Amino acid sequence: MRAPRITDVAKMAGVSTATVSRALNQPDSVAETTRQSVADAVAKTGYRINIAAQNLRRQRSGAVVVLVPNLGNPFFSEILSGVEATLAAKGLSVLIADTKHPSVPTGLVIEYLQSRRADGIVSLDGNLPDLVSAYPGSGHALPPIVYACEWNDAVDSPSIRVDNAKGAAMAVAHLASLGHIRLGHICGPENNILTRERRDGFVAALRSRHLDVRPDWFFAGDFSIASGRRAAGEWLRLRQRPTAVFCASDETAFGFISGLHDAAVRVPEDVSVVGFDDIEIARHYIPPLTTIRQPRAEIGAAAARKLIQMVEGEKTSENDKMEILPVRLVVRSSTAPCSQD
Amino acid sequence: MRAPRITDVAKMAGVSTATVSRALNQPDSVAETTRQSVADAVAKTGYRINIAAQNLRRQRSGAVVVLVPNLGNPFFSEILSGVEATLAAKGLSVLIADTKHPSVPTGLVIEYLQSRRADGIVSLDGNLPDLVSAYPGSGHALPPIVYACEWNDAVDSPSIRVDNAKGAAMAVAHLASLGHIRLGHICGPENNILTRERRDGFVAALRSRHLDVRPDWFFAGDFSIASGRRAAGEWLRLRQRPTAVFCASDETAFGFISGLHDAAVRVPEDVSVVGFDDIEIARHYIPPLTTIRQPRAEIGAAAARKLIQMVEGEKTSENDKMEILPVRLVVRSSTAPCSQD
DNA sequence: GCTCGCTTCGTAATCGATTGCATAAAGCCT
DNA sequence: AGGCTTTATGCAATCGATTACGAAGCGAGC
Repeated sequence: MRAPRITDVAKMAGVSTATVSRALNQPDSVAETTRQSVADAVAKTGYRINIAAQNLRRQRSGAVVVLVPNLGNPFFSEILSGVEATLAAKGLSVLIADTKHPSVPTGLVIEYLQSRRADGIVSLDGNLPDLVSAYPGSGHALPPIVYACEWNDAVDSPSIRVDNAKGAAMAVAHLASLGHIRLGHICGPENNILTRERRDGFVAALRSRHLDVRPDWFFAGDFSIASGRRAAGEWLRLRQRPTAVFCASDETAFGFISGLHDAAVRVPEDVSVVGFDDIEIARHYIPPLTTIRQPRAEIGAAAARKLIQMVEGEKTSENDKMEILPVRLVVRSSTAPCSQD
Repeated sequence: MRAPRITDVAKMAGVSTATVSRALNQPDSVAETTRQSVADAVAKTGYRINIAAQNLRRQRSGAVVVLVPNLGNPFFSEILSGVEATLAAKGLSVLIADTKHPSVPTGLVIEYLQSRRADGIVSLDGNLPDLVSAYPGSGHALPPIVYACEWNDAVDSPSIRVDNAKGAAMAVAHLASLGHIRLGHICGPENNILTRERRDGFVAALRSRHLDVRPDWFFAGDFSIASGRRAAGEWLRLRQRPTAVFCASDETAFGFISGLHDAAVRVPEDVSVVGFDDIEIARHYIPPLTTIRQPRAEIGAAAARKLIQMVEGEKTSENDKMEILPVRLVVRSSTAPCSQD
């Protein structure tokens, strides 16, 4: 049996398809009795609207695509969750695309975005504009974009951010208050806006406290666990070591602590460690990680709300372009008073 | 300027829309020269196909929805990644829906699935059939479904699984080989198929070794970190304690170890712990976690491949319904020889 | 020269819902 | 009663691509 169409409902209710459509989409424009009989007919036939037909006629897709750099990274999952919940409540579908999956070429993703498959884009990847402009077939219009977490100064799309520099400053303040004066930093990946913000915030905070800013206390990293572990190797090789390390992400902090643990260096007794993100496991790591909390679900929800505004045609005023959410220092056990003279 | 349509391309190439469509979809059915001029016209106009129109005409959606119970749970992200990469390579869009997000009512999700928005479903939630049948407006056809990780014996949809019982047996074998004879288990959530499989496998392995199966050594849990922590509390209150604990998930293991750590109980010196999943952080936990590895990306990829088969109309033969992927014991440092007499 | 077969392409119907415009009915006022 | 406004509904065009069917063109074989 074929799926019932709007004509089937119309026939059963004894009205035209136009009326059925109106009864469903603008109930107020239809007489009470008609509305009722349409509702009955819908129930009796088990009618479900054909989304493709509706989308074609309405010239939209009813979907939003969320661009995630590396879906396998758990950091993004809670943000995605916030986005999804907010969009689902508005009846919008959520498409996902991985911008950095090794087996999916970038060109494919860009084609995808240009195919009118989505009414809007939430990008967790700040490098998107660079990718798009680098891709030959550019010059195509993309739907409205909102950036979440990361962003890109080269375009003026709205973005939801956290106060990264403030977070770095809070980490420094906390460590300084524990008596640490030799602070190191494991950076994020180069070319990443968050890396810059956090590093610059860290440096500025050191300077304002007249603490040393030593190049060899800055370790390369990329937010990954592995890079934290590599940094641990470097730390161990230093002649003069920082007594506290601020990591650009929680995962990096885990890798760092884990690497130190292998060398029997204790946290926080021998070195204090601060992370960034406050992912769920942070509180249950050993030792529980002192970190800068990002409200991840809220970031996702805010991005979704902003995008909905844009899709619905509200103009975003200039001072509305950027929404900065606060971060919070969560003190746990990976930091302790400095034990060295 | 309006987006170019197929008629614009046809006009520029001096052919009919039918030919354009054929040149794009079945290149072999069109003369070489025609194909070329169509290609030129496409490039010149910047034509992008209108997905909605194509879907309407083709009576499909070109999308697959992945049902994730709790998107915020990092366990699922790598599976999702595997699904996404495989489907994207086939040109299918990936929709996600959270079946357990508190703010999204179940009914909405079910309506969603019935709306012909997707050509197929990958469900990571084995309880889906129960939810659907419990929902009043049922009796509606759902597209083909493939289960991944979890499954449901009440329906005969294909499923991709891992050998959970074997995994439990491997954990027991490992612990027994270290001299442990008092083994406990932190279970998953009740009503979950994986919980049953792992617990039954655990019990069977104990029995075959003539080891004690003591009810008070089975702790309630739900795969979460928090439940592992609660189990730690229970473990501490026992008069006679198991010297080794097999946890239904890595996260539970982390919660357990973390809870014990608070009470100054050491792992593995005082108690050995085995997890299940081998999520990324497991190798970098302190101590690095001995666990049963599930090939998560491969599970996702296999589920996607199976679903593609079904969507493309291949019949799944009976002995093809179930694909069981192997698990592997990964020995790290959370297990050690039993130190008690 | 004629027929047959193959390749290539165009015409027009079709997918299912939405909506501008027109019409009919009903109510209201003078 | 006649004219005017308001409300409720139907008719038919439309969104943009696909595809069944048939026609035209071409070459080969006799």
